[in-house]
Amino acid sequence: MVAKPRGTRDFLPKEMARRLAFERILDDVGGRHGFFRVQTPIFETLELFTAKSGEGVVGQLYSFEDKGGRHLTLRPEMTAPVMRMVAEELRNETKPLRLSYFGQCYRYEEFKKGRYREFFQYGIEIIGAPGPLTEAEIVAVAVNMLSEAGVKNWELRIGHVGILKAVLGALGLSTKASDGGEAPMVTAMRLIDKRDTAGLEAFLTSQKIERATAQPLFDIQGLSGGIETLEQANTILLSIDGVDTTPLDELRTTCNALSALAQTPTTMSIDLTVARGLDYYTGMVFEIHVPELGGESQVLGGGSYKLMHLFGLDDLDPCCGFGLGFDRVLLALEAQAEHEGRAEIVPGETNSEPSIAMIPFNIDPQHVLALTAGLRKAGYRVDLELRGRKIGKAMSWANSIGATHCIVVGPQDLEQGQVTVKNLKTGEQNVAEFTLDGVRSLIV
RNA sequence: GCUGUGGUGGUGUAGAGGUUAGCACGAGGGAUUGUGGUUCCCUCAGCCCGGGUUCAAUUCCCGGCCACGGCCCCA
Repeated sequence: MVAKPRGTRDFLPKEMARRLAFERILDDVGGRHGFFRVQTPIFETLELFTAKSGEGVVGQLYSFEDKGGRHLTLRPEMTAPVMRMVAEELRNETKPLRLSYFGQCYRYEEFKKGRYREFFQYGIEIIGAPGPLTEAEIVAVAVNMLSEAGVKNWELRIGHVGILKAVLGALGLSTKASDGGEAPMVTAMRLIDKRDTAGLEAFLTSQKIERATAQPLFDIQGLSGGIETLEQANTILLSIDGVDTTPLDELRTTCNALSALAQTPTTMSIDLTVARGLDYYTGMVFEIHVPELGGESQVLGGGSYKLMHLFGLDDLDPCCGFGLGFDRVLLALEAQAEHEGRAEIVPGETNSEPSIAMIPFNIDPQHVLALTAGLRKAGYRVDLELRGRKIGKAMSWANSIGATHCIVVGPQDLEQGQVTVKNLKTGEQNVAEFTLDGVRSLIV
């Protein structure tokens, strides 16, 4: 038998109901924050991603050449495609744009718990309104989405890459690369992100920066805690000559706005060393983790970034957004539901509406089709018995598909112009007139 | 990229160098030709792939594939 490719998954009806319920919640929360869903192709021109993330990403892409020799790839993420779409088709829309998206992404890497070759990402972006208030809006949506989905015990880490950059700049590190290598500031940021203190010290020495001069940098790096951390950082910054405190002020504004826009997160920590890997982040950056997930605990991450310049739209930068790991949030919800003995994993995943099993018994099924169609048009879920089972098996079938009611129409019913309606929950059974209204009177 | 564990019907499992490979759930049918969620009977369906050791391998060994973990990485 041919099996599904490595790193992919099938979603059976029960799991799909859960996923759809989750997607509905995300869309609902996003909608209430003014976001509109968009959709982009599952494959894109390879260059879109190499332009964003460098040639190095190719190794992790499902890239291919089409029959016309075009270099394409399955999308590994959706921010770049959305930016492309804005540049291509939404230039003249009223700004800012509030866009949301959901779909499959593909990365060629070993798959693990919460990490698949085909995975699902939900995300939002605000384009054309840089600043702390936009950043607060973005984080607020993220917080509200997780809250409404019922996720518990998550941790928000929020920072601002501008703060470290200001410190590094004051220390004299350049953002410009010399002799074709990496810019000194980028190198320093990378070492800080990796928490490689020894490497950072060695690097600073190589840049002829004395340990004492660099002390404030290490002080900043060592900070952690809640909102009060911002004031500690402020004190440190003021001890440095010529440092720009604007980023810190912005982050303070963002945090204050956030506290009004969303319920206080379970755990919120200020972490000024969150650099989120790539250098296109320019302002606030944040990550949300759920510790229950173990090694792959991050469920959401984002921040302010500059990418529109890749499409010649510098004036729209920076934008702000986040990507949510759809599969990981579900894993977290499943783990937490099991821990709490909760049956419903995603709110609203189980349908409590009436569901009718229509059983034509020993008659030509043609007789019940109009009634079936009428009930469906009236909004009921109606499952028609298609195998001509005998009555006992038919009841058993109705029961096992989870019907709340069954309608039996046999020869006697036909003669009397009636239908037999049985409530499968209570066992109560009545006859009704063989009409839409007759049936509806018996189905609550 | 490194590394650990495992692979028996559709699912979950038992088992042994030579077995009619057992059990449970499931699905289909019957007991019951107008009543389900209980019971009884029957049927369906399995040792991941390749190589090696052996008289004999589903069982032991090696490789592959697949699955589940832990690091590294992660737009």
